[in-house]
Amino acid sequence: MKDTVKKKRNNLSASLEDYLEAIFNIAGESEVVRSKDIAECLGVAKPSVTRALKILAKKGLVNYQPYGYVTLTKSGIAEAARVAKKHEVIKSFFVDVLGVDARAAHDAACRTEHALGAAIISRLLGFTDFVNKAGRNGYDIAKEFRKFHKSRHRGKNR
Amino acid sequence: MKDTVKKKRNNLSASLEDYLEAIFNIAGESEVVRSKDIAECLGVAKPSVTRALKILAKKGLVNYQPYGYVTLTKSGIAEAARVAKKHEVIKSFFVDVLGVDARAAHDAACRTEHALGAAIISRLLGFTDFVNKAGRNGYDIAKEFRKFHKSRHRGKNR
DNA sequence: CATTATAGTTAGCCGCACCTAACTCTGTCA
DNA sequence: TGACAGAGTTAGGTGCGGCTAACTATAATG
Repeated sequence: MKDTVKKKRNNLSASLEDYLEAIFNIAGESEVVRSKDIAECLGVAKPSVTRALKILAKKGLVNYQPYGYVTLTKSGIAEAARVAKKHEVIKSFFVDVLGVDARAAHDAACRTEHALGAAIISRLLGFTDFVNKAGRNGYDIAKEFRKFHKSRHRGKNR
Repeated sequence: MKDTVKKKRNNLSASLEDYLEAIFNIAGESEVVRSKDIAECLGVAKPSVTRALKILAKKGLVNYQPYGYVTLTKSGIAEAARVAKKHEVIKSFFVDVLGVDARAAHDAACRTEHALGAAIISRLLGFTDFVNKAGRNGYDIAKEFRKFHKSRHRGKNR
């Protein structure tokens, strides 16, 4: 059985995943990660960040000590990358396949990334790749869909 | 500007949307809707249902009086149908396009349906229709994707 | 080196959404 | 018709994840 070799699940809440992802993103841009940056990035007050950091530290995902900079642990990086990847996969699908504008796609991805498991994400990634690849083989699925969608909208309004 | 004619938003939490959807689904099967049915359907305890019903009643979405059967108001039906439709659109996409099995698709749809707005849902519905239609025009996108996905998986494991 | 602005923390409150325990109502059946 | 099972409610507790107010630590500046 698969369950006999079940991996230790971190079981993060959506909110904690958001904090982890924010730290990951900031770290990729700004050399150091400050509590304040996280708060701004997520639009929450500073005490919320402090509490989240303590919890993430207890779970071994961030290196945290009071008044210090924040860094991700090895497993924190892995976990954050996993979440960020989901975000990216979902957003790409919305943009490249559905033709949603980048801003709306980003927002929707933020809300959706915590709800989809690895299996569906893998298929979604595969599908987006497939669509992009198919475009290079003559039949451009995304382009054809855009036509389809537009004509359907016209039909609706008249 | 669009905002000048902004509609009154009900602004239901994900949880309340779940209650509403459950009532809608039960009503479509069982003549009368009992508090207990809702509790079983959602896997929550009965007091949770009582509280949710009071809130939904205050919002004018259900007709509720203590110890009575539950019915949806007109706007409750509209709102519930909207949520149920989202669920259906998402699930269909997972099943018909991505080839996910029905059970997993249902579960994922439950978690995703509160996160996607009308615009993306509309595009997703359109896309699923497009894929289904394209199958009848010679190039079966879903089928081709399944091949693509399988071969990619083979490549991964060896 | 003292001052002061700013970053970070602590303490404590609130709302949401779940729960259990215990009570009340209702409909059935002997 | 009265007792009882089961449905529904009330009361009150919990955890999460926000918040503000007030305190403390750090770092920059004269």
